[in-house]
Amino acid sequence: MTIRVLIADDHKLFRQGLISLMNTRQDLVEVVGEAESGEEAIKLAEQLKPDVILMDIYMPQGDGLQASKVIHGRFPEIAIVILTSSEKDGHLYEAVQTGVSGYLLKSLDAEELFGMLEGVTRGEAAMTRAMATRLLKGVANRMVVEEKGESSLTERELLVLRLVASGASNPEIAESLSISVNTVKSHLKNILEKLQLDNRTQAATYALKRGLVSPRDK
Amino acid sequence: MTIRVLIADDHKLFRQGLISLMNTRQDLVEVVGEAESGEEAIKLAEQLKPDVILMDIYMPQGDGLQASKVIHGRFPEIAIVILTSSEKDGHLYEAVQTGVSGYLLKSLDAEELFGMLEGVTRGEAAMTRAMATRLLKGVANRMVVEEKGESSLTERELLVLRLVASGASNPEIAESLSISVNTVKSHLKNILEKLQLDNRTQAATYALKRGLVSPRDK
DNA sequence: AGGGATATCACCCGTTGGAGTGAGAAAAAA
DNA sequence: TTTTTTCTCACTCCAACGGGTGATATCCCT
Repeated sequence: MTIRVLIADDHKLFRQGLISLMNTRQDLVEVVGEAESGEEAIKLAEQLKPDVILMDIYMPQGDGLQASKVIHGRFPEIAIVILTSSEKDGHLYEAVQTGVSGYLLKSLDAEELFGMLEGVTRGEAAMTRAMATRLLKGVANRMVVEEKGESSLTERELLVLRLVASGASNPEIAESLSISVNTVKSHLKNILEKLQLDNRTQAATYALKRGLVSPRDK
Repeated sequence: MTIRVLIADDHKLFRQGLISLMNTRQDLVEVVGEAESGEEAIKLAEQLKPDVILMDIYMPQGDGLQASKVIHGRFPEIAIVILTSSEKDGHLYEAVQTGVSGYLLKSLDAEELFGMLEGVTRGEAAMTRAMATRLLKGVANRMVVEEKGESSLTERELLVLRLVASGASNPEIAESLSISVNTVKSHLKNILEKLQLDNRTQAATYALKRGLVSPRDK
């Protein structure tokens, strides 16, 4: 019985490369479809019912995480493995929460990929050690966060976060709060650490999505 | 007849300074109240019905622009003058759209401020030449934008904007779109110019507020 | 009295961001 | 067929950002 795989990635070349790679192990896997966007991935997942979906994050028309959430909600039996390119992207936590079965880097070796695919169909999680380590740290952090109730951000940090979300730079925030830029950076550093984010832009969208800030409509 | 002024600024010292300044011209102006937040400003505007509100932008609990919108909606007879500190902040366009009567810098001279206040009560706009110039350029730009239908952003720019809103860095965007970092910067520069924004964080919140991106809930 | 969390700030350092300028190629519109 | 728009990229330059480390003072809690 071969593993039926759906590939979702907007890079045609990457898809083709993967397919030819898969074809070298036709005893093990079979590529049953390709999607160029998140939306297409959802559609094909429904039509093809693959065993595994290899999903990129950045895609036009519905990114991979959103698509993963939808697919996992409707077809929990389909294993979704995120295949991303950047080593340090802050989507790991978001991804595991959407119910994906794995989170791998494109720098992965072909043999490792096959091994992961086998494991995934047996219900194991697909993840490199480095990712797992990051995840554990993150989870530990989150637990601290949650048991503290709400966001665990201090008042001061919330103030800084709101200003970040308003598009203010660190010097502007410093002036607004009458503190030094160093202190602003210190607060922001703690915010990013607590929320497991990579940069101020993610912090801003985080704040908006959670209504920590007044989304001045329009 | 003196001009009744409400001061809304979270910096107590600044408020007090302004008040003592105002008291030197009791023949002209009278400070009838102080607010430390946007919410308080709305409340006091209703209670006191001042002639003019001097409003800061960055404030905890409801920023000045939001408060301005509410107040202008309910009491259009009250003139609102934004008093901000940073020379180059991208809220100018947002501010004028909320119906404020003026947009001044805190670096303003006291005599100029009094002059502006007199003008405002006569229905004139309060604005420095520099601000007016920036505004005109912006309006000209906006008109180009609007007659082009929708956002005037090109496809490529929209793609970049979505990635920016997802919290991706320029190198990450470059890799995702298979173009150079220089090109990403070029696109982003054009985006910021077209939308009259200052930085990528503002671009991200812009995208979120307008639903250009899938706000992955949560 | 001691421990932990908070808020403040300094210094270093490498990377990123954004402004400015210029320019070429291809596609679309005039 | 010109002209304009779009997309691409290079190069410089400086400010801003973010990581890391460490320090001090305050306050709260036990």
